[in-house]
Amino acid sequence: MTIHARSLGHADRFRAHQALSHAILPAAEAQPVAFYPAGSEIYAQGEAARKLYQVAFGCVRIYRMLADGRRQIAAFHLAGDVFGFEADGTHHFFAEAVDATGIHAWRHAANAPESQDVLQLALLGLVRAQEHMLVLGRQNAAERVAAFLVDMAERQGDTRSVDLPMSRTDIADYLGLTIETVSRVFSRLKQDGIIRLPSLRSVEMVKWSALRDMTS
Amino acid sequence: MTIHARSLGHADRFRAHQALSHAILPAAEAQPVAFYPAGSEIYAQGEAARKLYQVAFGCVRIYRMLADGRRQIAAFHLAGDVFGFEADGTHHFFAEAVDATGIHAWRHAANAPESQDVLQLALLGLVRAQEHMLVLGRQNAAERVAAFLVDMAERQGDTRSVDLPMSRTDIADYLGLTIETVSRVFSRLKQDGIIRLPSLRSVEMVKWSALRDMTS
DNA sequence: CGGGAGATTGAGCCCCGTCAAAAACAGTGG
DNA sequence: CCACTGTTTTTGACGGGGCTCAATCTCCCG
Repeated sequence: MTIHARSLGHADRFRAHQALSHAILPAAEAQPVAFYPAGSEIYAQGEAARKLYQVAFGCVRIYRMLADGRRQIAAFHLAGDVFGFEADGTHHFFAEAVDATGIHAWRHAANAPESQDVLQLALLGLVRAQEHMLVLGRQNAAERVAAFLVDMAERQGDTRSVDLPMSRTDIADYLGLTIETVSRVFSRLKQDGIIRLPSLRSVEMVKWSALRDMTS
Repeated sequence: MTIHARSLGHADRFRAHQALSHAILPAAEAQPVAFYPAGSEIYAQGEAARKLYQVAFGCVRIYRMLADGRRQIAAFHLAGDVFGFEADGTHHFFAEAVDATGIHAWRHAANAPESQDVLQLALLGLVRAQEHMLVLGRQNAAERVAAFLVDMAERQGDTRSVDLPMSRTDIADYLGLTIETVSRVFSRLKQDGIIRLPSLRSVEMVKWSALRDMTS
């Protein structure tokens, strides 16, 4: 078995996403920006889904919980990202502001002219989700953290440094690890001179290619 | 933090999916059924995506590989399931027939009348993908296998027995485990009287509720 | 400076992966 | 129907990566 072609890079997907986001921004910009303080709920699992959301600034986490408290964050949404569409009019996940976040929201008319764009965004989300499955199912702790940093960096358009709006706990719950393991990998990468940690929430990527290579 | 509402059960989602599938079946039925023998490729990662596919009979695996051969199956598609839509006209995954499989295929007109249905199917796929993240990121081996059996049973509409078109290797690559671990969990469930194994590819669920409870 | 939340580091253990062998199964041809 | 062969699955022994529990440290804000 041979891999017939390389996949789209994260950066490519980011550009595609940006283009799409901008395509539907005009409609969104007519809407006011609602402010959500860090940790506040945007919607809950089980709620009726009537709106589409677009992040103006800040960061949103989409997650789900098991009965005993285990949590899996399915996605982080950054400025420009659109989220909140549902097939059956019911939210299947929770959405919360990670930090101080501004959000455009508008009612989702089922057959609105922008539904083509919504389809594109949904399909992009599907690819993202399925790619994250590869990380969760088949990569070890170091590879997961590297994939996360690479993804965040490319989404922020800067391969030299990233700032992380989320806590170590959030990162762990996104990567299917514990906060201790995430912390240990960060320490290891720092010790190996691959990254530097100017502060808790920002990462300098000294050896970008080493990080990229870890993601296979 | 409290969970505000229970999610849609797998069975509910199955019915929703069936309804949607049937909605677009008329268009599909005008198309011939192409036959794919077990293991044959339907499309490859990197290929141009021009068609939509619907499983007539059999089973399809959607997967991706790491450079060193690790594989993650993102989804299994059974009779009625629609797959193959892509945001940017390029396949990001491989699709292969798991067993002898028949497939309807038709060109995907970007603004065809059925695009509303395609959006619904895409959104359903997104929910499925994100729910599978919870399994991959936060559940142990026994919980993963239980979740798999419950899901397959509900999709097949029979909570007393399931037949599995796929090998243990496929199951392992779907659940992010090794085939040895999958095999051990099957043996354990059998030993505990929760399931019986009339043959390699069929499972009788003696204690359905026990299985359901394991999935939390 | 003091208090508290979040992050780091350490020690020990367990689940699951790895390696290896045996068993069950599926074809194939006689 | 059975013997033969290759593949898939099962089972066992063992080791390691990541989780758990716990202590320490760092960074904020008063």
